[in-house]
Amino acid sequence: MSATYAYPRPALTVDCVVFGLDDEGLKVLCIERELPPFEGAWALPGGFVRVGEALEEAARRELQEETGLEKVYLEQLYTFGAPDRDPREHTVSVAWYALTNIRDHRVVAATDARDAQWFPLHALPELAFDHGHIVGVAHERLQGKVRYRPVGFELLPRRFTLTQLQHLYEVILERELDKRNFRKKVSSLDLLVDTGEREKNVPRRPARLYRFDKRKYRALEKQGFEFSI
Amino acid sequence: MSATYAYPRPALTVDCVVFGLDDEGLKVLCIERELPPFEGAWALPGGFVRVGEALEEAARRELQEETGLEKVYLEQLYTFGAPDRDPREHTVSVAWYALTNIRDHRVVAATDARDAQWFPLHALPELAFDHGHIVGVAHERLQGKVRYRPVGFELLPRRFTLTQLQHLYEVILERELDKRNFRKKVSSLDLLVDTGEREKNVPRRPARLYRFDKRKYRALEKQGFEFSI
DNA sequence: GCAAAAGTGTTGAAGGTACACCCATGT
DNA sequence: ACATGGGTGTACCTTCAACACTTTTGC
Repeated sequence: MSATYAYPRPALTVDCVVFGLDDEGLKVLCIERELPPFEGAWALPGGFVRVGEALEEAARRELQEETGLEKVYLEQLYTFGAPDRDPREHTVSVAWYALTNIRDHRVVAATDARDAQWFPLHALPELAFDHGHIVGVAHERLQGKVRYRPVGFELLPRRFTLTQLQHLYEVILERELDKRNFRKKVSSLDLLVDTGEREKNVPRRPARLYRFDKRKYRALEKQGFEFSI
Repeated sequence: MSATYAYPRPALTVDCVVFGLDDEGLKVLCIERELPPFEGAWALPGGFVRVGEALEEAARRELQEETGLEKVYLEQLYTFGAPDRDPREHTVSVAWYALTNIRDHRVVAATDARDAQWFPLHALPELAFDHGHIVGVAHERLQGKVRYRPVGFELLPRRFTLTQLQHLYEVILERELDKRNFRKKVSSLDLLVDTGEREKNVPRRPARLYRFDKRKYRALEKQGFEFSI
């Protein structure tokens, strides 16, 4: 299993910043490390890239192995390579960020992880390596992305209310939005489908449930349409 | 110099897409490879990351070694890791893109490169590895970036005319812009300084020369100002 | 004086922002 | 009947898009 190379090379890992959303706000999925270094510390799910394995494949594998998550929206974030970011040896990490719906995907700790838990973005524990920094970069990227790409829907259940959608934007962008203007803007995009259904068992007027029309968006996108909120 | 590891690991390289601009349009700097694989083929400047070396450092070193370029604007693009992108073995490449002014920086081939030349973006030779694909991704990124970050100035000489600036945007965005609207927009940003100088030896009315006020931009940026064209 | 690009304003359309009240439902 | 969030329209302002002619210089 060991390998010898003519020149030494840095180790290569992937790490994932998984964002989730609930009524408390944006959350990040962390694992408790079972092995050194940083044994017992919280960290981002991730691990070594295998030879012959594509980077995205490695990221999905590690996510699955360590947290049980599958089929999430995943996008490459940035590659971090400061020589001292891993105390063992020079390790370069290709970081990814994922968006998922907390309620749909149950999280389970496994392989190399004692535990896996959601933490509020703004109340994260101290993280191993430079993972705290990576989370910051991921949040900035999400703030930028969400304005001109319809990625926010990945954080919501398939059917959602306009108020949920607005809260999503407010939480990510960290500012309040005007309800009427928000709805006007969203409805002008004409990318939401009214499912005809409504919320159930709420102590108020039940809101309409919509779904995002991904198919239609894909078609418009090819014609040069630009989503923007 | 050789090294043995408990588990095999992919090789790690950096590659740079260097954009330049002249009257013919956008150009990309390529080198002719002196060593296999793809000996004699054109490729992006780049090479192996050394242990203990930061990624940006590696990119700048390779640029300097293979093309003589220094002190260019450099930004990480994306990391490419398809297992078959290098015929020798699984090699992951952290790609960067650079912007520079063709006339200021003379290009010289060296280390592992027989030659270094600027090619028009839309008349590139067949490139080694997946470098053709990387150039495409870099161009898309540049098109996006140039709209909301003042990176275009990196492609111009320190003093430039408004017409040069407009052509820059037209060439990158691949569409024509209206002269009056463009000038109104630029002047409303209030980030260009009239140097008081003018073009010399042109067979027409000489245009004013401006420079970009980077200092002012940095200050505005900190206050949440968003550049946009 | 001619060729060539520099430089300059106005108008209409669209989109963004600010703002307040009635409605439907569960308890 | 009351509490709670759901749902809706208008007026103003800013920004964007379309569009043509005069000026300055070198030859």
